[in-house]
Amino acid sequence: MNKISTREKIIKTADQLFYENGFDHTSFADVAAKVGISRGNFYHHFKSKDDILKAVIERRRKNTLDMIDEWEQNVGTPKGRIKCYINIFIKNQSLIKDFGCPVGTLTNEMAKLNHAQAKDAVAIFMLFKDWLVVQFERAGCNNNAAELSMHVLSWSQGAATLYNAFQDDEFLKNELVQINAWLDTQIKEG
Amino acid sequence: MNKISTREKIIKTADQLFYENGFDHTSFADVAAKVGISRGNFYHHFKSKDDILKAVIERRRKNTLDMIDEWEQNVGTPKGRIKCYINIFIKNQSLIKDFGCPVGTLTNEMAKLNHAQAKDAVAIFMLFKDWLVVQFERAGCNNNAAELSMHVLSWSQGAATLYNAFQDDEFLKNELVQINAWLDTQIKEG
DNA sequence: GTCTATAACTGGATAGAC
DNA sequence: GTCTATCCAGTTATAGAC
Repeated sequence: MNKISTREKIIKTADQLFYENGFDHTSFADVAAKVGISRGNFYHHFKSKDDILKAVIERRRKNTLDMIDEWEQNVGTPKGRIKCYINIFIKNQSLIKDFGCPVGTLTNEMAKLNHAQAKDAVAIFMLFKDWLVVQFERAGCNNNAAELSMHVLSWSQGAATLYNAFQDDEFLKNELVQINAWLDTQIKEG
Repeated sequence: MNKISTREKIIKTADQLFYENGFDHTSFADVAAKVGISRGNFYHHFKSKDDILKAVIERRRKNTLDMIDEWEQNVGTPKGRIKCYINIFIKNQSLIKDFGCPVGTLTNEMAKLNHAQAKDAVAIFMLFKDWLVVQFERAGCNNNAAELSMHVLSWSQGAATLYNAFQDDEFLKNELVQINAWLDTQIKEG
């Protein structure tokens, strides 16, 4: 019986609430109510709110690494793997429509709060970036792999922000078509 | 003597603090302290925090319209005016580095807070979008003016988000060069 | 010993009366 | 402009249940 521990439940719930309502705006009471435990009980599992944030970021980091790993194992070409990244925005479409990109919105909130863990949040972005660079290099784009990677990140981030603002399904669909088309001009084979 | 009224001072200060620290995280006391008035005095000018937000969004709306108006009057070609929009990101570079784009970050915060004024915040985005469509149409891009406009917004938004996260001056500089170069391929004259 | 619930403390928030 | 009421956040202390 692989029962999910209370600690894991707290992290998972906090992850969701931080994403949907913002870190600052999410209270212990909110998380506790959703998990179904008392507020005071929290401190048996976490020393402070920042401690939960740390665990949430670590969880997201791990999930990102697992996802990247899965692409590496199951998708044969660098271009195909980059398209997997782009497809996240389709897979998570309804969440992005309501709350934006979890990575970009957290890094910005950390920046505005001048939070000590801002850099840890940015590290998730960095995971994607470094991985994308490797893909572009494998695809033969050795001169400008970094620029191309940042462009993919930048474009998809902007699409997420505008989709969240305008709520226009056609727009997102079209943007992703455009990104894929652009990718085809950058990488011929695959 | 065109003395700035207390009300105007409150709005201006709230505008800045909402941008730099986030709307939710900014308290009455923060604004009051920065303006130099007592908290009680606040209620003479604003009934509630949402009331200030309303005034702040209206201020931003007006500032945006004024800026667009100025471009219309002083810049001769549609392409030149679109480049004025792109140049905002250079002009406000250091602020964007620290806090992101004021429009995109506010709309996202409103979305996460499920705030009643979310649509008013999005309206600022809409001002830029509608105006960009007119510019692209004037430049002869009648078939895809809407798509091109959204692409400019999307790309610049993404660049702002990543610049805020990575703090990489070279990246922002390069992205803006790329956007301008792309614009030159879309609009020949001007 | 591990987990949980209850209660209480402290500070800061909105709100409003005077 | 001061002063107070009320509420809710994060946190801590304590004591009980498994």
